[in-house]
Parts: sequence; C-alpha cells; structure tokens
Amino acid sequence: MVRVRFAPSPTGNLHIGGGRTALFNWLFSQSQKGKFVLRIEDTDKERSRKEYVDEILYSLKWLGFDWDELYYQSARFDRYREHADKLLKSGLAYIEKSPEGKEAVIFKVAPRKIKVNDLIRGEIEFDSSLIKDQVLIKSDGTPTYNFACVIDDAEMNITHIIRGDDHISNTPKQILFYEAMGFPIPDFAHLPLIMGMSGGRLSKRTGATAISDYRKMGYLPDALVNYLLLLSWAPGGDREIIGKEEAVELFDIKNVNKTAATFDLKKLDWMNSQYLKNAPSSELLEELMPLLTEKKYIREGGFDRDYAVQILKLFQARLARLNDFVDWADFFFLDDIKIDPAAQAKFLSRDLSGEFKLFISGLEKLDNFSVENIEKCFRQVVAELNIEAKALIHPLRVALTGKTIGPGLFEVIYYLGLERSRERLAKWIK
RNA sequence: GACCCUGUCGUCUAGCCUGGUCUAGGACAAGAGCUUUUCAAGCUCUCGACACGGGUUCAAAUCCCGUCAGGGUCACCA
Repeated sequence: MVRVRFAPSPTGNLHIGGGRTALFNWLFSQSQKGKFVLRIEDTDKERSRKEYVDEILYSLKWLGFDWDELYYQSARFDRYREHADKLLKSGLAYIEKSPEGKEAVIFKVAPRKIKVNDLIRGEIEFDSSLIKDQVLIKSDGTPTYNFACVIDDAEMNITHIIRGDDHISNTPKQILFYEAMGFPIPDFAHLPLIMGMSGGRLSKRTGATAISDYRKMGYLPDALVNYLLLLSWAPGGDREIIGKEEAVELFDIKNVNKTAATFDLKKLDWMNSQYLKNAPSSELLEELMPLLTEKKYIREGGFDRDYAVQILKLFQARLARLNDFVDWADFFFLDDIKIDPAAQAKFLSRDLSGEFKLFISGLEKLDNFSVENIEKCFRQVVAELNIEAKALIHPLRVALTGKTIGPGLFEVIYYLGLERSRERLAKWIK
C-alpha cells in the first residue's frame, strides 16, 4: 500500500511551493490508490502558530486535497527521545554538553558513500565524509528536523517521500538515520523548485506567495491546481486544461520534469479565465457572495439571485479573476453609479438631449422589452437621426454604466430595465 | 568556497530513455489582422529555442566528455 505524506511546518501560510508539493503527493496517492498523510511539523515552539495550522488546513481543503490521516510532531516528542536513547545505548550517538551544562544528542557520521535512487532524477551519490556529525536532540530537548522526520516517516509507514528539490542534501543524512535505527528506506522523489520571474526562489518580493493570496485575488482552486500541475509535468499530446480527476488518471511520477520552473502570472490568468468561462454561474456567484455583500451590491432580502446569475453570465467570458466582476458590474447593483471622468469628457461633453429623448421614447413604446427589440429600436433611432451607430452607442454606454467598457449595450439595457435606463439617461437631458 | 541538481522559443513545455519521420510541435506573453458596439472572448497569421565546445556515428536536441550558466544545500530552522 502506497503511503505518502505532506509535512508543512506552521511557521507561515501555505505557499505556492508547498501547495505544489501537496498536489504531487495527493496525485501520486490517488493514482496509486494509496493514502495521503498530513503531518504538521511543529517542533519549533517559537515559530509555530496555531493560526498557521488552521490556515494551512483550510488552504489544502480549498485546493481539494483531502488527507486520510493527520499528525502533529509536537505530540510525539517521547518517540524521538526514545529513539535517541537507543542510539545512545548502541553507541551510534553521543552526548555533547554546552557551556551552560545542557545536553544535546549527536549522531556520529561515519565516512562512506551513500546512494539514493531518486524516482525523478535517477541515482545520486553522496560522500558522508563531507557531512559533519548531526544533532538529533537539541539542548532544549526538542528533536531536529531530519531526525523527527525520519522517525515519523518510518513509524507512519511512508513508502514514498515526494518533496522539494531543496531537500536533496538532507537525503543522505536521513538515510544514515534510517539505517542506524534499522528502518526500511522509502523511495524518494525530489520535485524541482518553483522560481520567481526575476530568478531565484519564489518569494514575497517577486509576487504573492501564499495560496490564500490567490484565493483572495479571485483565482479558482481548480485553475490554480491546473496551473501548478503544468509547472513541472505534462501529459504530452499538447494537453493543457486538465482537471484533477483526469490528472489522477494520467499522472506518472516518472514524467515529472527535473528543471526548475518559473511562476508566470500571465499564464495563470489565462488558465483562470478558461475555468471562469466554463464554470457554472451559480457556483461562481456563491464564491462572490461575501464580496458582493461587503460592497453592498446585495441587500438583505432585496436580492434576486437569478438576476445576479444573469448579470454574472454577461461578464463571465471577460473575467481573468473572479474579483474583476466586482469592479466591472457595479452599475447593475448600485443606483449611484460613478462616471469615469475621462469617458464623460470624451462621449458626454456635447448635448445629447435630442438623441437620448428619441431613444427613450422608442424604448417606452416597446411591447416586448427584449434584447432583440431594444436593438431594433436603437437601429431605427440611428437611422432616423442619420448617424453612425457608434456615435450613439458610446455615449449611451457611458451614461448607463459610467464606463467605456462592458458587455454589449443592448444586453446592458435589457438587464438594467426600462426604469433604471430612463432615469440614468434623463440626467443628461437638458 | 565545497557538495548536489539542472540547462529546448521571454515563460511553461513536447521531443531525449529506444539517434534519422525535427527545415524542432503546442500553450502563455508579444505583434498584426478578421469580427465588431467598447472591453473581452473567438478565429487567422507573425516573431521566437536545442547554452557553448569537443567527440562517437553515414546521421545528434537525442549518446559521451569538458566548459559555461542558473539553482539548491552546507543551523542545536524546517
């Protein structure tokens, strides 16, 4: 039975790199019908925080990676101590006293060659004579990362360790521990790192790093997962849009790339827009509800759900991020709309009273206030005035929406309704 | 500095294992156009890469060596 684990330390939010590591662990476990274990590495009492644990669990769920088991290292200090004592007894470790008299347990590293057969990179060889003796238990009594990690992976029966490239140099140290404690050695697979646009590891300086940042910016979890998936893996055959379920079918760890990949926000935006376009509108609305309420687009009780869904549909193909909707669709929800000054200067500086009046009276005469009829009415007005359609469309759009960009004008009028359209145009009639 | 990893368009990648079908394919971005009612979307086209140098071979992006470049690690952090 395949068992993998994702082992974040709660010293910060779940970041992009962690999310990607979690993704590959999750994918591998699913594709192998194995188990996905989550282990919180909270041995650093100073830096570990409960709020980060909560945030990490939340983000993992948001991405859709459910775990089968959950452990905390802070609850297992006794285990680490026991193993350290055993190594002390067998003479593989020794005690070192600090000047203050505190005792640390140190592992004696013997010179030899250590070979690792990495599932992604093939064989890697290390020389342990280059590795100094390793601290097992610090003088404050807590275990070091490599020591706790090995004991946990062994006792939790982890069969495959899938983690970032930055752990390659930890691997020989850990193998020494496995052997010293008589544990079977698991398989290793080291994922390439994700780099920022300016080179070097993705960091806050090069853009948002936390998964939750992307959630707040309006990225869909499936789009983010799809993007992360493509960052170091490809199924071949030019496939790009791949859902999680399909990825589980296609995934093979041997196809994971060895090269570090640069995080490109532009492509993420594109990916997100693809998912946004195809997502069920009612589900997207659900995601937007908190924001729409906060912005007072939606009032308690006075909210027509179907209407909001229709409006969202109008914008869906135009969105790169879900949150764009809030900025672009305000005029459908608020009565007091802001007119973009530049747009006003360009399209509403001359007197359009005659044109607007004629159009309104045309709209009022419509038996059936449909998108098609609104357009027909508009075309008649334009013909009557003997002007180009553009000459009236742009001013109308600005007067009705306050913006120069947006959905088709006739749909805008249809969803605004006769009453609101008339009111907004009336303001420009002298 | 030492050790380790990696090098295909600006970016993500296919191809590499099992040399020839590669005058290197796709996607994002960029540029141009079509459509048009603005912005998007969509469609069409353009630009653009095998890091370099040696081998091996009839033939190398593909195999070997070297160089260079980028990255990672060298904590009583994880």
